[in-house]
Amino acid sequence: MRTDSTSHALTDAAIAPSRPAHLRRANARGLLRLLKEHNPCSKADLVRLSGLSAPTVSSAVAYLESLSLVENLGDGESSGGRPPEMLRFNASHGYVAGVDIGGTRLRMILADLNGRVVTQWATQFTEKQRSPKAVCSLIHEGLKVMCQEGSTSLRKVLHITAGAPGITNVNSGVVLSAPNLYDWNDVPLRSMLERELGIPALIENDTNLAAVGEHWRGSAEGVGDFVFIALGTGVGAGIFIHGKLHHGANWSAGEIGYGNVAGKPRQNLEVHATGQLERAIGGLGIEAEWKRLLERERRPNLAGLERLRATEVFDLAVDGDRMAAQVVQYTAQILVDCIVGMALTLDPGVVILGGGVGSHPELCRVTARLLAQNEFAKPQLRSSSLGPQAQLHGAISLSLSATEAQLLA
Amino acid sequence: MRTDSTSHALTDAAIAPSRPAHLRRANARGLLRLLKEHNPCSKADLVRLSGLSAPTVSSAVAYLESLSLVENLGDGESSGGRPPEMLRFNASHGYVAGVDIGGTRLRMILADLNGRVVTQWATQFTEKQRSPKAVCSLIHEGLKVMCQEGSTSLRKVLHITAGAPGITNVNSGVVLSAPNLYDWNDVPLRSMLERELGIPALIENDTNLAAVGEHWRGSAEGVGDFVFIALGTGVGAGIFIHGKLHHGANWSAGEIGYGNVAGKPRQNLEVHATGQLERAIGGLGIEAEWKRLLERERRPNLAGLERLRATEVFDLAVDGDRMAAQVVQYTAQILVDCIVGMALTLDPGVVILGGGVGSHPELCRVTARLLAQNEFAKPQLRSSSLGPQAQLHGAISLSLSATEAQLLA
DNA sequence: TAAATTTCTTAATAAACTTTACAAAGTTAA
DNA sequence: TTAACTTTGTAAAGTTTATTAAGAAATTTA
Repeated sequence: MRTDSTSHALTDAAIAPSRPAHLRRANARGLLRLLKEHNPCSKADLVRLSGLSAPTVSSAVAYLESLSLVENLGDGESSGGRPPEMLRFNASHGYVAGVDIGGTRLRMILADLNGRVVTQWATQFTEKQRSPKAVCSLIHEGLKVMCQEGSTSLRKVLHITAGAPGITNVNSGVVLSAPNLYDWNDVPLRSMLERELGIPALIENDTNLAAVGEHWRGSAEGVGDFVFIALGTGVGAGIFIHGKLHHGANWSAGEIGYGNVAGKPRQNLEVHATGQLERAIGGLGIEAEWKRLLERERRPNLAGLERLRATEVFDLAVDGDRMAAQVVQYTAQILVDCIVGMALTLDPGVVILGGGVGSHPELCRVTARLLAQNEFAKPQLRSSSLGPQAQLHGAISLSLSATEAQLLA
Repeated sequence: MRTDSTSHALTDAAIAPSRPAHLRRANARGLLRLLKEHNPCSKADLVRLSGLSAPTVSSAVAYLESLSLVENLGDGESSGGRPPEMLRFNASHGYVAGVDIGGTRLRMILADLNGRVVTQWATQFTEKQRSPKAVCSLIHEGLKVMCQEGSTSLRKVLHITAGAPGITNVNSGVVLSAPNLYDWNDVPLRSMLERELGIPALIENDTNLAAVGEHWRGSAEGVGDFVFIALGTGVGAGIFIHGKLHHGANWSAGEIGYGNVAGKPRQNLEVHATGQLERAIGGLGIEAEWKRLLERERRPNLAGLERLRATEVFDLAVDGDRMAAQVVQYTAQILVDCIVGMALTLDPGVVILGGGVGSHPELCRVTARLLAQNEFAKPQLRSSSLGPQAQLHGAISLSLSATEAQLLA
């Protein structure tokens, strides 16, 4: 029956603060959230918005000002009486950073606490820089450059989120496997970053980050249940359920690249093989289908037709090329099968197509047309609005959430 | 900027009670929860468990006793000092009921606030009783009978949950469509029940209820992410994510019966047709496959072999019948394809096979064997432990949660 | 210039929790 | 048998937080 005196079951509960002091913090948190949503506004506004009494709001705001989380902008415009003191969330109180570790390059972004982008930075990997350790120093370097460009200091960077193209255990901060990267396995990236940078860090799967980005300020704004499908070199999905990422029991939710493709023989799933769906409609798969058609019809290889990238084939389809249109049709049909399968399971309201190949307008158009032929299991199909920036914005979003929880803990 | 004075943005927030009075309620709720988990126990125990001070616990318990939610059992055993006053959650303070509206019969269950089953009741539908209105009166009748048998009164029944074999909008309380029932469409079942019984009600899809049941006191106890597959006349799934049911944007998450089956031609989804997966491995589909094999091998129709039900065919397979084993293999293979598809999307830790056909041990055995051939996307496969009772227990579970929230609102 | 309006603060009051002190009812051991 | 010790529970006093009520400050309106 005896429990550790520092851990209280009540306070651990979902909604069960137990002590008066908790009220103060909860109110401060709530007021800060309201201020962010109605930035800038006056104390009187906060009184109306929160339902709390004026003195309570006053003292909470004083507390937030003492933490430099809130600034007093001075008098605003009177509406027939004493002019209000306008308050603003101090977005420069700190900064957050996002990282996208890609197959060939590293991209980074720095944003203030409002999520406003301050600077970006990118670099190509050299052969030597591909080890986890080297990547960490490279990130350190990039962060320093961005801080300088943004006229701030590393000390003011409060959190960083890094995305990797592989299966990541967000809790332990370990990249479990990233074959499409440099075959990272069980890399404790979070702790490495935290040691290198001295900043709390978070790691995530890159497709999941893109989904977060689209949810935050992209095509899925305000949509709690959706699936983001990333179609590029690889094929994967980021799944949002009830406004939050769904990771699954082994951090591998959304690994749809291994799914079966209708018409192709069933196959057991092996760890070190490329998945069937990925082979079919990953970038290489699409290009292979294009070459197959070219050869079948013995078309002359004008202007290097044989070496076109997937998106270039799609562009040809827009220009009216019949054979390229067939490739689009082929891709869209397989994609629709995949979407229908997920829709029957999850019933998402929205499906977003993203990734280098997936966000091509022609593919979206044809996919939507095919999907509409069903009488149900047809979620709204949208194209990614953040494009290749989605991951970075998602990283910022996660860092902002983590910071928010941390600032008034 | 002006907001309605009765709605406070802060109090609507996830974790943001704002007033001292909220503390009282939150603490009372928390203490009641702790008492339920350590039933019976003393105030001193609650002090240790909650981390609250003794006077606070005393006054909260007094409050709970005044509501008759807690009983004082008198002195317990001393552990070297003044003997503790033992407290017990008063499970007879009220009761909750569950209903399963099936294709041919109505089943009901009555339980106390601890979830202990008091009585059950069931009846076959007659032709006339199939209208929503008639079903409601039948439920009323059943409830009265159960109250009598349980020596309680209808007034003490605090909540009821009803499950229907169709797509249900839990928020609005409307059965959107239940073709396998009596072609109910847009039936406002919840409000009908509430008017008929004078009790707050909840409605749900029956497969979802079964999933809740297995999660509460069945094969998925303690598992937050799992999929319950119901294989019977129909084929459907109940999906648990992060400890809660997942409904999807149109209340049709888990309607996997319409899924494609590998090797069969792709098909568009139509509302009034049976789904491809359901045609393949629903009860009728399995029986059809059995007949097909019988005919192909021109086997003499001994002992009415042609009229065997799916489960009877599976029984034959256990007895060593080669052809029946083929049917099991056929079913299991399609089931595995379906499970793998869901596993790649959701990565559930556990998949539970249930329903009249799905819970057959032989099917589970073969399915598990096939599933194990994959190197990943192989969730733990379990068989339903509540069997046909799963729905009813799930209904009780939902009613208990609803009641808990209601008792100390 | 006075009245009205809006914003914000100060002072008094109420609610809820905690600490401290102590009473009640047992066990243990000289 | 009795005194010391333990454990449980309550009462009183004090602390923290929020509220209401009153009023001060700064502006617009008449």
